Amino acid sequence: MMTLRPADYDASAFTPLAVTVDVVVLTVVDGVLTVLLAKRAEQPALGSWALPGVFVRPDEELDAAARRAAQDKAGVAAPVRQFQTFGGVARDPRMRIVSVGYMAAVPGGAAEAAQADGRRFMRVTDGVVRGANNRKLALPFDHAEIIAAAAADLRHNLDHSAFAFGLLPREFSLRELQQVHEAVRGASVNKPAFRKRLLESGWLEPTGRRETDKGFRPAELYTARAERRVA
Amino acid sequence: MMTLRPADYDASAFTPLAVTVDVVVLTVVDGVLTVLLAKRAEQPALGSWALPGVFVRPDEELDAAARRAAQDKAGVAAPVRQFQTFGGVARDPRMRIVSVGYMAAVPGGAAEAAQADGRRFMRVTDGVVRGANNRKLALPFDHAEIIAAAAADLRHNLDHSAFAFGLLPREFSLRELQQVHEAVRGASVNKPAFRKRLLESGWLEPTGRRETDKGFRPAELYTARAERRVA
DNA sequence: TGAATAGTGTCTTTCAGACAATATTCT
DNA sequence: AGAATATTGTCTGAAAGACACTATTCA
Repeated sequence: MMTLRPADYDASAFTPLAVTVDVVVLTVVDGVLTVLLAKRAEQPALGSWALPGVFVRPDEELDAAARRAAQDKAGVAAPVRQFQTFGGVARDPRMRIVSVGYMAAVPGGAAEAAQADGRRFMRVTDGVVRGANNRKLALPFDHAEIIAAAAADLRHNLDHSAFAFGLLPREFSLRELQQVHEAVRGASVNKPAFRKRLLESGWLEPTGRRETDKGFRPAELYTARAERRVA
Repeated sequence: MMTLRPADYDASAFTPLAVTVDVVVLTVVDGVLTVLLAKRAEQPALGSWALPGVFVRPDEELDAAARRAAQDKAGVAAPVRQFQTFGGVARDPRMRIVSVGYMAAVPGGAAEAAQADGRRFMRVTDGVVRGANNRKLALPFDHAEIIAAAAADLRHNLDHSAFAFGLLPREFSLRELQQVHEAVRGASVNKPAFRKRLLESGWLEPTGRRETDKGFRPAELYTARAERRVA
């Protein structure tokens, strides 16, 4: 890469902007969609619950920055997916910051591990984050908007991408898959229709294994195909 | 907005990045999806066909920058829609540039007006730009990828957003609407089913007027509802 | 054997595609 | 009347929802 010499090419001045990535780490706990928030350790909004995010480094891919934010600020190593960029001029009181919005999906079981000092998964219903008292939680910056957009995007693409399978453990039953879909969609779905549709969608690979230690009939376990089966 | 004083807040250094918007201006001409390209007047890739784009100004909203690019570089005043952000470290030879991808939809009739010196609409089939000889056109930077992503996004959201109606004049017939859908999807659709689905979708508002000067039975004209009708 | 859920079958309704008939406007 | 397209109707098959039945495992 060459040195930054804008004057060589563009006479009209341009000003570089601060660029960050914010990561909406989502999971489903007890049938409810939740998002991981971290207590801010810096100004502004020090001490507030907010999305984990980092500044993008000059030689860092956006996806890599998002993974770094997820790992360092949220404690989760999961695939990330870009969904929308937020660039309002006043979204940060310090300066102009353009933030590329990413989401990450982790299994519900990982929620406990990530939930450490200053990190909590909080419920998202109708795209709104709610605290323990079930009241709408006020978030700094435009983080409420970012989370709502992420939830809407996930809902919209639930059937069209492999991403949502990140919300489940590697092997899962159709019941668990249905519960995740219901949590994301915020509505219940018909069991036989759901089973038929998903089994014929080409996303699922039977493992031949079953659940154990359930106290009732164990369900077949499936894994998600990395790429959708053609037929 | 305060002065840029990152040291006050974030001890670890961060480097601001160049941020641009690139606009994929789409229209349908003779049943074919086309994209507006402009001959570059600057280095690098001077003289190449490329997407119109501008640097984002420090106090300019992203949407406003996209409208400015559409107006100044493409000669079209149309609503814009953000679809994806491209930030590969080597996507521009000058320096690290993060580009927020926007698309704009204009009616086919506007194509002639915008097509002036150094501006042309070129066919997009299967997400690939093709020149007059119908061969794949090589584009600088990652503009081929940006256009493919825009086409895919438009196809994906054809039914779910009001944006695609920008491809039509203010009043249009169901035939014209169907032709636009077929051009974007790259496949033909069933006429009665299409009519029923769209008429019941809540997007269309009958005007009571009809086509004129057609030499055959004129079709009813409709307009797009700004917001989808609830029922 | 009972509890509890897995997995499936059936009926009904809705919707899209195929195909074609009827309606309308202009020349 | 003829040309050309708009608009609608009918048939059929695929898919989804409602509901309930059978199957399986463990305690």
